[in-house]
Formats: sequence, C-alpha cells, structure tokens
Amino acid sequence: METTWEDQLRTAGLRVTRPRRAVLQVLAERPHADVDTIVTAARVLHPSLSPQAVYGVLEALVAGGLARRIEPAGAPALFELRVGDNHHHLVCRSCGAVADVDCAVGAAGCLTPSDTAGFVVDEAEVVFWGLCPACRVQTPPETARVPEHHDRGGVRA
Amino acid sequence: METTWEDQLRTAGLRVTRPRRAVLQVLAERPHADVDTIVTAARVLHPSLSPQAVYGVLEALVAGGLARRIEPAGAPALFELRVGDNHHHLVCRSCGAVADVDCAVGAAGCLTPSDTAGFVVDEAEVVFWGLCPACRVQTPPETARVPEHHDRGGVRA
DNA sequence: CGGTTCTCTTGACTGAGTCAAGACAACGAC
DNA sequence: GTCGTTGTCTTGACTCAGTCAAGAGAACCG
Repeated sequence: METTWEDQLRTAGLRVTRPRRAVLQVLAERPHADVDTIVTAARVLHPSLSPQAVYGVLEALVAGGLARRIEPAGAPALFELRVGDNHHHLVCRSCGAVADVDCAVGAAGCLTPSDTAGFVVDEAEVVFWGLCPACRVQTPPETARVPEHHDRGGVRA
Repeated sequence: METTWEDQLRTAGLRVTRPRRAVLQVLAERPHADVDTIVTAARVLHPSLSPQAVYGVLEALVAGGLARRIEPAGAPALFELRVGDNHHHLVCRSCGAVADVDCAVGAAGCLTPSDTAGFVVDEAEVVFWGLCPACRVQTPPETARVPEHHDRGGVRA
C-alpha cells in the first residue's frame, strides 16, 4: 500500500477517525464484505462501533471514491476497495461468494448498447451468475445468501 | 398474443386462477412493474387480491418461465414477461425508469469472462445505468426510486 | 359431483437500511 | 497546548420489501 488510509481519507476531504480506519482495514482484508461482516470484524479494532456508523462510513467512502458498493440481487450490499478499474463480478448462486473479473473483452466499447432508447448511459454493470468451485462439487451450504432462482433470461455464456 | 394466458399457465403446469390472470394482464400492459404497482393495477380486475398472493403468483410465474424478475440495485424487484431472449436493461438513476436493450453485441460470447476463477457461469447479467430522456432535461422528480450514487466503478461507456 | 391438491387470504414477522437528535472527536486557529 | 467549529459517531425509533405459516377456498381430475 503506497498511500496510507489517512492520506486517502484526507485527499477525499474526509476526517480520519477510528471507525473509518477500522472499516478500511477490514475491507483491505476482506474484499466483498457486507455490512454485518464489517461491523463484526471492525469491532476487534473498535469495540463500540455501531452498525449505523458503518453505514455512514461506507457512504462517505463510496462518495469519496475510496470504496465501491455492489448489490447482487437478493443479497445485502457488499463493499470493496477496488475502484476506478473496469472490473466486474462473478457471483455464486448457492453461497453468495463473489470474485472479481476483469472487463470481459478489455474494451468498454463492447458494452455500448446498440439502442439506448434516448438514455444517456454512463456505466455498464456486468454480473456473471454461476456456481463457485466449492458449491460445484458439494451440496449447497445452508449459509446460502442468494435465493435459488430459475433462469433469469440473461445471456447464456 | 398467439397463445392465451391460460395456455401458457397450463403448459407450465400451473392452475389457471383469477389472481394469475390479473397479474399476467397487468404485466402485459406494464412491462417492468414492481409488486406494488401490480397489486394496485390487478385489483381493478380482482379487488380482493392480496400483496402476498402477488408474491406467490410472481414466484410461480418466474419458476414456470413465464416471467422474469429483475432487481436493479436500490429498488424493489421488477417483473416482465419477456423471457428467453437475450435482452438487458437500461435503468435511469434519477427516476428508476427501465427500458429494454437487445444484447449489446449480438453475440453472448462477448460476455464470457476471461478468467472465471473456477466458477461455472450460466448467465451474464448486464445493466446500463444512466439518465432517461425525461430526467436528462428536467430536474429529477421526487418519485426517484434509485438512490443517487457516485461512480460505481463500472465500465465507462 | 366429490375428493384431492394447489392456491389464495390473513396476519405476524424478519432483516436491511434510513432518519433524527444529541454526544463526541478531529481539525484548524490562536 | 487549548479552544471553538464542524463533521462524525452513538443511540434508538422507524420504514419498507419481502418471508413464513395456518387455515379457507378454488381448480382440476375422475
């Protein structure tokens, strides 16, 4: 890590506080963590941390460009520190695990819709649904966070 | 409509009921409707219809392949009858309006991730975020359903 | 028409996330 | 260092989408 959390927070115009350092620390260790996971893990560093504080911290981090929120359908929001690079996500239908994927074809042009219906598009979000290596071989764990759903009509890979 | 709702329901192994006909009717008139909209509109045809019944009907329709559920981040789930064709969605960040887009490049191969990290991918879901024609020219209406969010780090179009 | 089975209604409940008020802590100035 | 301002966190009540469960009711089969 070249720049410290302090530097990044200050650069974004944010004060450096204990809750923020704790949340950043947790996110660095666990990419794609949900709020509950972050609260639990961050309490090791800051026991009195409240869930609402974490919501506030994450909102500030996202607004400041230090973190990114991802919201897979049917699961609570996840947060990650990888920002500014065109990467997408693989999500396990069974256990909810998330993995990063670099942009499908390298060029964003691939994802320009043919007909935008008058919309001004500023972002293309891609989610690949499937089964992670662990769930592929064993019976789905009951810790599943993404409800089983039938074909959602998307692109067959 | 070549085949009737009745035919489609029966083909899917579902009984033909009043709530189901009402929901299908509403979805045919309003693509991308949320549960609340469906309940309200369907009550014109079936006044005693309960929200829970609609959840049940929609679950049955999705499981039977008659409908598809889409869940834009930060908004309640939407449902549509277009199934089985590789189409994606444009979502307005301001008012939550949704429009259909045909598959970006025509070929699903475009959306095969380069490195699947061991995942078995069965679907690629694409959401284009932007502003709809109406919100582009006027101040955002307070009926906005998608919270304003900063850059989410996705592909810049 | 009658029985079986699926579906709907009613109502209580969960879980993620939001809102608001006041206490507290970080930063800048002196 | 300390003081004041301002942004941030804590506490607690609340909203909203969606789920669960039990019993009433309707659709389909014979």
